[in-house]
Amino acid sequence: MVSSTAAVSKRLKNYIDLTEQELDTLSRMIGPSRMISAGGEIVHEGQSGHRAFILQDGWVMSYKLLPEGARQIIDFQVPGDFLGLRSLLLRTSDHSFEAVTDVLVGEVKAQDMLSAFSSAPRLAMSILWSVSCDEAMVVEHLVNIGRRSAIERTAHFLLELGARLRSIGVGDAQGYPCPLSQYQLADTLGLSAIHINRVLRQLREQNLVTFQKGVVQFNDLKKLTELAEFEMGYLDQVGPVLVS
Amino acid sequence: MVSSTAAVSKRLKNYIDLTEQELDTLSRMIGPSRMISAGGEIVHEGQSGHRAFILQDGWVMSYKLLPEGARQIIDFQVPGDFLGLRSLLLRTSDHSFEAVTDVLVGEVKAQDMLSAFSSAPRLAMSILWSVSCDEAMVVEHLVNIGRRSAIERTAHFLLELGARLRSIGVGDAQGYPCPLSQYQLADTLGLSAIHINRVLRQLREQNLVTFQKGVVQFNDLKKLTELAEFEMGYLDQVGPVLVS
DNA sequence: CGCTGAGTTGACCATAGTCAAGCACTGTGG
DNA sequence: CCACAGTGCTTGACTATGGTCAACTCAGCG
Repeated sequence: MVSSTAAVSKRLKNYIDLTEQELDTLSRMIGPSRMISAGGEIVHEGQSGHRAFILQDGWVMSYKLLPEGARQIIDFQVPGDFLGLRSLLLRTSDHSFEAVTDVLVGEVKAQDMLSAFSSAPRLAMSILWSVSCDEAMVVEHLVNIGRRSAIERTAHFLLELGARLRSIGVGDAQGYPCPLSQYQLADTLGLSAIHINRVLRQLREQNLVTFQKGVVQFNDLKKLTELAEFEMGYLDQVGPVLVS
Repeated sequence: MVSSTAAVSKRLKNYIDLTEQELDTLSRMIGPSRMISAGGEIVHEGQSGHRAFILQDGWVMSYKLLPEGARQIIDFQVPGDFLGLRSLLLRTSDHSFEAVTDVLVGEVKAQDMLSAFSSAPRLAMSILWSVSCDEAMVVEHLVNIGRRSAIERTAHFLLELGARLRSIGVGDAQGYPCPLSQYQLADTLGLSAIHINRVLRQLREQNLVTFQKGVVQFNDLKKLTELAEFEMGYLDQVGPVLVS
């Protein structure tokens, strides 16, 4: 059984090592956990009200739908990530959140977060850092879709996901478990599902990565990284300047 | 001659009507203006240090370069926009800023902004709102590139730009001045410059928009909006919840 | 045992990229 | 004043990347 803060604290520790007391403040900030089953909607079109969530277990995606029915997935959230935090701090573009797998989320009320922030500023800092990484990832996603070919895009995406998961202790240089369907991959990368399938085959046949049956397996990490021009600088950045 | 706050205050007034005193605080927050000529670099790869800029006159673009030399333009800034504010608050993905036209910027030191914030919280709120809009635009940009065809993308972009400019009092339903080259348009929309040229011709021949000689002219705003599925909801949103 | 949904594959088509050439305008130096 | 180089725009011809349609497999499930 996972403690409600296990994933988050692991994630935040990538930025600064929080004290016992700060971790305690963190866990008191999180309200009761709620279970949502795969496919369930968590937030519809950004209407989250005055609360955010911490994802404790499972995968979530944020996406936008176009009038015609096309879907663009903005980002995936993995355990330890915040949901709707940006929309609480900043109010972002209205997008929806949906559970990709069965999911466990802890609710955070704006009020509770504010008081946690004033009693533990280093905690506030590390959470801001986490938001900051999300930001950077959206920009990188834009670059990925705008200026890379289908095969480079896909490679880049699988590598980025791997790096994120490793930061919360999931998977290793060999690979990681990945519950995404090819349709979701397609809507993330701005491609058709059919083409994603072809691209995955190519990657497999060139012995770079294998993504099958819910597992991503790196066959040649070095060549894959070169193909994707992957640089993970934007994932572990130096954190907010203003607050330090 | 433009006062140093003319554009910014016009922009912020779209969110709340600032008082004389708040406008005064705003103008004292802004340091000496600096002139940068077209093509000049303003911030290189996010290394802005502890300061941001307010764009008083001219156009700026933020972009990322890929190792191979490809360029993805993330966003354009027009008068009244902040430069590097997000990277000061949050530290975003490392991208560079370059002047598109000759440009006038006012420097803002982190320290000065903080004290302005504490003496005028409503000002802080409206600036956060402005950051929030930038956010929303990056997400919308992602959707645009990921899920729309070349012609829809281009139409959407020209409409968005028009809406932004109108909010600072530039242009009208007929059109607006636009100093962007077709190369810049291409790198914004994830297309080749040559294809952008073809798309612009199509839009012109179908009597939807004309973009020539630095002027965008809407020929049929209604049909263009339909083609692009343009909804400007994300541009004038309700603003930060937390602070209100 | 027949659904359903995800994944595969092939054939064909269309959108967008590449290459190449030429035009118009501007600013510079002879 | 003219020749020029440079830059941005334009067009055509050809190519290729990725989309669409259709059919089939396979696993899970009532």
